[in-house]
Amino acid sequence: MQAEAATARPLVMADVAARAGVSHQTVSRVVNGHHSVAPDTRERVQRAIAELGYRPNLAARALVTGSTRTIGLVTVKINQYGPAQTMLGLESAARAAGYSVSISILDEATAAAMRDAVDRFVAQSVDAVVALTTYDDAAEALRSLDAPVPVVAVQVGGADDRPAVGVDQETGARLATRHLLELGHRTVHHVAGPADSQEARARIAGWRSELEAAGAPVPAVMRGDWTPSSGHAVGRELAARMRAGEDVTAVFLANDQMALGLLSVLHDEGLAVPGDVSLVGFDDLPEAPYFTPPLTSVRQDFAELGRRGVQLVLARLNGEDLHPDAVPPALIVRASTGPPPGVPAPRTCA
Amino acid sequence: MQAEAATARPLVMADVAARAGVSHQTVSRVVNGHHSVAPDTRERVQRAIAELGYRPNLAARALVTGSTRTIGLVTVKINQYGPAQTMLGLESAARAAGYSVSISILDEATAAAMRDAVDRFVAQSVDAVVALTTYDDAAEALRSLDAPVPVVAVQVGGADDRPAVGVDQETGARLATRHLLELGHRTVHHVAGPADSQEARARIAGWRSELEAAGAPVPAVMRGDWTPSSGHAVGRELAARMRAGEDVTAVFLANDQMALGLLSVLHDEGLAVPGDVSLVGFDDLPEAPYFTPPLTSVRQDFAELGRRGVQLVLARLNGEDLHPDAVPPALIVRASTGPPPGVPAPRTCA
DNA sequence: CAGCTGGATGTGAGCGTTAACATCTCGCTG
DNA sequence: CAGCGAGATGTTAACGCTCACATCCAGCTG
Repeated sequence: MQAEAATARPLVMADVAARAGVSHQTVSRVVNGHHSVAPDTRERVQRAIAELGYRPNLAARALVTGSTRTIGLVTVKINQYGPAQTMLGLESAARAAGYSVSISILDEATAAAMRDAVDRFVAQSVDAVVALTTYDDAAEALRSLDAPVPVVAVQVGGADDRPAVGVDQETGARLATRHLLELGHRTVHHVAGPADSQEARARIAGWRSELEAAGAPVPAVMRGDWTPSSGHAVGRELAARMRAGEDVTAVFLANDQMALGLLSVLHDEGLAVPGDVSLVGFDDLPEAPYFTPPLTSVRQDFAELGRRGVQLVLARLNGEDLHPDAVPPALIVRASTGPPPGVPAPRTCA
Repeated sequence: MQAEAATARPLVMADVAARAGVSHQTVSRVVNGHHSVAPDTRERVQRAIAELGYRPNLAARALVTGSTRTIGLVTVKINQYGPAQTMLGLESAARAAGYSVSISILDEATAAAMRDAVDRFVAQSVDAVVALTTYDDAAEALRSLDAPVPVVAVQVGGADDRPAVGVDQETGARLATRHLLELGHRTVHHVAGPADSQEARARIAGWRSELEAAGAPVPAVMRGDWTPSSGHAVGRELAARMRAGEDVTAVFLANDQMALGLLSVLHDEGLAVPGDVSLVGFDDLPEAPYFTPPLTSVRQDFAELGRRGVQLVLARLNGEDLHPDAVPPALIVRASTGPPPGVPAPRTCA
């Protein structure tokens, strides 16, 4: 027999206690897995709980303990593959650790919005806040925040005081750049993300240092904003420059979506990939293998990022001072990269 | 002067009351916007709140009111564009209405997992649960659920007893099919989603009825699983059939990702789109305009879905019996569709 | 066998808020 | 000017739980 179907009054600990013939405190002890409860008493209580279908009221518990076993997740633009994936990893790790996740999706990555979101989470008595954002002002807000709970940043590559986990963007960018140089390209052009994105900057840094290490010229950075459409715009310009005779044979783009946009222009302009120009993206979207041609890209393990975020939170909650390593990225080589055109072979599709 | 920097003890209502020279109850009245507080008292209290940086403890409020002003969102696979987007709309609408959102991401869409998630939400004292899932067993679980809070389904197209909002999948599918027929194709093939997806079935139904209405033959349905890779697999088979002389000139795919996979095979096989075969997708991903060629697709307004989900929740909470209309989809025509090959023009790219 | 120790259990208080009710003070009306 | 109603405020009691402490009952030791 399950729960008293239509009893309006919700079950409370005292109901369980009455049924098991013990005090409410003993029920509490059983619920919270305390020691010093006689085995048979414990079993009796557990049976009562099961029969009644009792679940403790978390609000009451939160009131007295001050902890809700909830993690607040604040993020911008969850519609992107990366953040969504990270969130997935985070939620599942949190759940495994007995925490639930409350979300706040910022419309804009301003310090004020960030502060406000954290404030609301604090009022909600969350145990910790994880910030999933990579823009400067949000990061700035995070730094200046004086919250009464641990606040950890995920995916912010920077060396902050604030504890953070992230993918090693710089290494990823070097991997991409080196791959192209090793194929014989004289240099590698770069389409970066927005200037106020820490990740974008880290990728630029990696790209630049790899070029410099190889003694290759460092072309001017082109700017996109992560969207396919910005990749398309940059592509127009690039195609024009190539037509004008400029020696562009390899491009590293700061994400796959911009690469898609670029791919689209190049196709329209009759330029072959990788015949005329090689492309490397970043993120390795699930779609990347099905681009035309399949895109060489730097894979980031977003879910792992989420998991580590939770790890870090738990460590902070235990007062440990964990400083997690960056998650290593991996280069996935596909058909969008090849050697530079030896002779300008007209492999285009008229 | 903001908050007493390093005072360990958190602020409570009584602190504000003391500072404003009133009772805690008056503070409560001000906080909750009650009438019958003298204007100057109200102002004094508000100033005290601002000066102290006080925020009411939501757990305590939840304990006494039984409401947390929180909506529980349960979903599977948030990593897809659609659900992520819907979640975005939902969160922002919820926040606008003064609700926060707690999430639970199911690993698998089973009835048990669903039931468990809802249970946890109930223990958390959420005010309502929104289920963002389209699979049969989850829907089944939803139907059999006897939760003490409103549970609404989003995106489940079915005509359930359980209140739901959704996009009109069937109309979307008819739009796509009609477009292809109007271009002159004799019939339209369909690559569907998984059999246990309600959306997949609705799209099949729309496709079929449009074909029947037009007196066109109804080919056997091909199955994918929403992934680009399944689209790729189906594509292989399709290409072989076309090579064998079968008359396939138009394909409607149940989502854009599968269309991408199909596009990729067709390109490899040297079949032109739309020269040899026209393609229509579903969802209109932000990437769709940059596919090669740009994909004609049925746009769903996912964010609107989220907003309506919240609307529905609020209505239920007020005891209203709102039965929202389905969100209308729209066909976005791009370059992947055209008339069937009049003469088999070898427009392929060798 | 008194006296102790420690495991098992119960009792009472209090977490910070809201709701219900009590009170107090005006400004009217008759 | 007594009396009354309504608005403004205060007082008290929950809400359901955990924590600190009190109690009880063995089973020991000396």
